[in-house]
Amino acid sequence: MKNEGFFESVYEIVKQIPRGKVCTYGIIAEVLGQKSGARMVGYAMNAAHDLPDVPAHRVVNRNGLLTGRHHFNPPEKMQEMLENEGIKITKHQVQNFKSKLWNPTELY
DNA sequence: CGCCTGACGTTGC
DNA sequence: AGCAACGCCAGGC
Repeated sequence: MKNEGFFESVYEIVKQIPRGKVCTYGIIAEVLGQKSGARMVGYAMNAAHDLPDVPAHRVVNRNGLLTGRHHFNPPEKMQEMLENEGIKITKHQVQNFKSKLWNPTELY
């Protein structure tokens, strides 16, 4: 992968998230070497909104909460897609979130 | 070129 | 245990 920018790196990680799994901004940021840049990950997701290959709906915050759902169109679409993948959502929160957590670190 | 914002995380109170 | 403030980095205006 070419490091054209922070966003591109984030996309590469998010795109590799398997169906039925989720990931957190912090983990992605950490993999990128910027554990403190979790905000940037979410920010990148916003730009990733244009890329259908980037399942931003599989990316949630460390709490397992669908914080970015409001940025979707419509917001309920995110939960809908997650449930469609077998991920149960309750109160905008991923059930058994920790077990569904996917570690991109194993790729490296 | 400088200030503000932002889909987070961690630590402190 | 719940809430507030700070930090960090990049993009937009």
